Amino acid sequence: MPSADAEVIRVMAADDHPLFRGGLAALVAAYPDLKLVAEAGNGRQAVELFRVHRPDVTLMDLGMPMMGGAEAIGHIIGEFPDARIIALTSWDGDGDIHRALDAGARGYLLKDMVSNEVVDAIRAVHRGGRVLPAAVAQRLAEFTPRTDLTDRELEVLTHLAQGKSNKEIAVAIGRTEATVKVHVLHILQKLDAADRTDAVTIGLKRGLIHLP
Amino acid sequence: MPSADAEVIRVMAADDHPLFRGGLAALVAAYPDLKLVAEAGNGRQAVELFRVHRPDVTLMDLGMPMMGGAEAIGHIIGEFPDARIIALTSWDGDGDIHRALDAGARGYLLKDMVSNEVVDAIRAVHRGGRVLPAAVAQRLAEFTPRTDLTDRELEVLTHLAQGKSNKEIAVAIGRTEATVKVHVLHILQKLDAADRTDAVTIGLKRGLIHLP
DNA sequence: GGCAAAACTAGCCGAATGGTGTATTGCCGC
DNA sequence: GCGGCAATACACCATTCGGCTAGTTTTGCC
Repeated sequence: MPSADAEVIRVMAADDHPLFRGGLAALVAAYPDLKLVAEAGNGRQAVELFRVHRPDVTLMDLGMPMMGGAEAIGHIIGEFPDARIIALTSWDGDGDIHRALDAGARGYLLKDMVSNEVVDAIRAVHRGGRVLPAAVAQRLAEFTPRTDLTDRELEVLTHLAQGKSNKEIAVAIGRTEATVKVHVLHILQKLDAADRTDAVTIGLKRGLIHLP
Repeated sequence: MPSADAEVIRVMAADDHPLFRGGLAALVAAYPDLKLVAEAGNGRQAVELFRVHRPDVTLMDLGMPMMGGAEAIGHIIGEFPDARIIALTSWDGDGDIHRALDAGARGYLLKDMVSNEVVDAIRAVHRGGRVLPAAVAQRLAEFTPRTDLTDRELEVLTHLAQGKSNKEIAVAIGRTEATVKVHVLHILQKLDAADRTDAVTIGLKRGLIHLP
């Protein structure tokens, strides 16, 4: 593994927006200790290209088509536990951050950050550190203690977002309407929502669910 | 106006993501007939910089802080009716496209487009043309005939998105609950929504409203 | 001025929703 | 084993919501 202690950090960028990848490419090109070795347009491609290129640091956008960024991180970490991946996204709530970090991301950057911060993060993660900028940590702190919905509740929430009634949800998940009502009630309590509509918008704001 | 028939197209980029602006800058720099003369990080700044630099073509992201892209377009067109502006955003529904085009945008590009299409669009708009790529037009066609909510209905929909009950909305807008119920009913019918929750997610998907 | 659309008000009804209580089953950690 | 939690299920209640009809006022446009 000649790149382990080399002076050049080999970087991969995964984002579904070509122009944004271009921005990253231009950024990386401006620093002699960084080198962009691969670009992926979706999660599946990111996994494949990681196998081929084994980049030192990967910048991974969440919310890509085909395979989400968090899922792709999980796949890569599963194969290469030492992979150093930085999740990079606009603020879509604490849910996405938790998913990315739980999947094994070593850092989390927001897209509205300036070039300097991104480069520093790449170098820090390459040295083995973890990166969670103050701006992210602060926003993350707004949602402590972390409220986790169970898988079932998350499933019900996605159905809620589609405007289904309790009865329709019951049919969809093969359970009684009474059971669905309990799940909905728990969702409202956990998210501190006034009603089901509020629960859906809160879930969207916090990145627990996403619009199809 | 010496730039009217000049060979170099002076471009301004407005986007709240520095990295994305970097991508546009790198793109523009790669073509000798294009020159980036200004970068704005929000709508207000875009208006101010337009006054100073009078770019030939402006690439305007929607959904920026401080002042939205559509609003900024309206301001600029109000002062400079001949301004050539291309709205540039990820797909947030037909509502955003209509708002941008109604405000005076000459084109609408999606952020997942490749460099070539962006450059072609800049040149086409500079020549006085309008740009609406097939991919956009096709998605736009899914929502024909265009369904417009009245201002009042839009206002009610934003309150719905906050999880308010009809009674609370009535207090908020200073009307009777009975009136609110009628508005809600009209919203459901126009958006073909099953219930208020469905109406909110449809409104979000179509860009009629946005999460705060 | 006149017309049409939008906005507003009102009352009614059945269905859905939010909330509470109780209870059973299975799983995990201590 | 025991407690705790998730998931399931049922019963009951008051409130809200969706849907409808019918009417008046306001607004904008020709």
